[in-house]
Amino acid sequence: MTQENNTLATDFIREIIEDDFSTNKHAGRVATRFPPEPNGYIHIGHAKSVCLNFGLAAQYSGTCNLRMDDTDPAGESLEFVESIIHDVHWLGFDWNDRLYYASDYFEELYQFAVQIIKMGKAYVCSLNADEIREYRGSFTEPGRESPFRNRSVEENLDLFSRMRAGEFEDGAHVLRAKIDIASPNIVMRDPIMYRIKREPHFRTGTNWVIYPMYDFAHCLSDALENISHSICTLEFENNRPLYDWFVEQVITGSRPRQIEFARLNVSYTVLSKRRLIELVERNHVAGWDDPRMPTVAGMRRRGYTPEAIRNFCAVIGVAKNDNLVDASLLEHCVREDLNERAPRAMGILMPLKMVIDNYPEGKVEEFECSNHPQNPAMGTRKVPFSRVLYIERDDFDENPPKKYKRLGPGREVRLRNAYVIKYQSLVKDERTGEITELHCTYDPDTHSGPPPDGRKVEGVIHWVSAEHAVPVEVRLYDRLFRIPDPGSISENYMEYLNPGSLEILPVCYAESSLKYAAPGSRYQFERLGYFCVDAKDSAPGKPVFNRIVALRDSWGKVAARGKN
RNA sequence: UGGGGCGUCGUCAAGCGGUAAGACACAAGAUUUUGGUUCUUGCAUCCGGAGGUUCGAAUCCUCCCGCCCCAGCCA
Repeated sequence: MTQENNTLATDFIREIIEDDFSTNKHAGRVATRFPPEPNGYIHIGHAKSVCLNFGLAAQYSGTCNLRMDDTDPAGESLEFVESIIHDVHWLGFDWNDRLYYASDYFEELYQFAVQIIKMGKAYVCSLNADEIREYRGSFTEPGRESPFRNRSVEENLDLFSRMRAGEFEDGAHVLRAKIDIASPNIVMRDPIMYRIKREPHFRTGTNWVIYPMYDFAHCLSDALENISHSICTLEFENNRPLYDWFVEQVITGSRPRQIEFARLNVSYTVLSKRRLIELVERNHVAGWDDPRMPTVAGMRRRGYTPEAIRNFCAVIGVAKNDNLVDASLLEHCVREDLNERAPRAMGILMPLKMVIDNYPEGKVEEFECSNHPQNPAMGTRKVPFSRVLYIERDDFDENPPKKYKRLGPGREVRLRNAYVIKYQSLVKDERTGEITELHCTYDPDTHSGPPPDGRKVEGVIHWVSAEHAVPVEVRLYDRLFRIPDPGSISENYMEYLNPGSLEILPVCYAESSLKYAAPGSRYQFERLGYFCVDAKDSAPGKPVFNRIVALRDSWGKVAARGKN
């Protein structure tokens, strides 16, 4: 533990922990846990929690467990467990041998329940679901006591063991805590501890037909694991008295403390598990790892790095304010990381053929190009140059707007890493009017410096040698939704999906060095953005590139302004 | 409506009675063989509102307003 860590609380949770150190509350121990339910893939919101919990443990020389909160077999599966394990590891965190499952505590939890029944503080209630809801009252009226509330301990014990034994139909009985049916906090109105549910569990199979509820299982799982600080999101604030109630019944000595923070929201996407499931199941995306998804798997496939995601989680902070973090902040973190680590390369997204009329036919030069202009240690690569090239369609304009620095009639422009060229003529498709070919001449004295005669050449455009280029597919991604806060819309939020969130460009050209680029590797295509070799759909020699994020584009802003 | 929580720049977020950090975004400029990077500069006389306490309040008190969460045998 470093000194700064002891003196620099950066958020209210760290303040609490450091406070606890000063009073020696948990014997100076920090034990946290990340407790996902394995019924979906984890997303950027979970990543915030993962970074918080594991980060706290690392900072204060404590431990963080990974615990599957698998108390409701419906929807839970091994696939999700495996994805969570993979994703948390990928994010850069390790729990050593402390991978736990709430389902491993089922027997202990059952015994705790028996204990609470014996204390006269839990009872088997035989009201049906509708009746329980009615009896619970509402915000304005207190609940009414269940007619089964005063069953004897013996009867409760008998009924509860028969619930476990499978003697009753689903829903016939539940075990309830006897707390306060009139409490102003609805959570405390004799909450349900166990329900009968004949659903096979992916780990315990058919061993159990009763399953503990979250409020009962979660706090006691924390206690069994000796968690000191149980960090969860704000919506569980109402449940904290119940958390404490259960723990007090059965645990003596040091008890875990629940602390709530605000869950993350990011603009132009949704982060609730229910909605992500809908996106997947209704095929609005190609799966949990669709690069447009805010899931860890999606971001990984898109090309985001764990470092970028971790940095984002650090930068957004931890507080209790409802929030909607700008998607541009995430993008900034991704660019910031990739700018340093991604080797540069050239690729053409919208090809336009260009012939250098005065360049000898059949001649090929190989230019030594820097892989990173600010970091020579990243080395160089050879890029072939020849008479016929492809350039970006956007880099030529027959009627250039003001401030346009690219190619146009009568103009000169620098070919990145190569010569200065001058426009000569163009060829159009007579039927469509589309420009099909450009003719230019090059200045042989300009490869490694400005024109010797002192002419100023302002623009620089990228290119690729037609003969040597690798044809590639490129996938462009945009925000999933058209509106900043789709999460706030309760109904028909799918109407706000961005129809242009995926654009596939089947015919693009990458420089030859990229032909066998490793799946998952990331490059900056100069002047365009960062791209990642798709790990699923690429084949050797035939890479598919995902655009991770575009470069900042100050010209795009100027150009857009010009149109208005 | 009963209970719980939250309101500081467009967005996150510091601030803990001594006179509004930082980041993103945005804007302007410099450097540049990426309109990228980097650098410089600007960007809340004001902290949901109104009163009060104090020499002094975003920070303490009172009232008011707004937003979020809770009435699953989900988590």
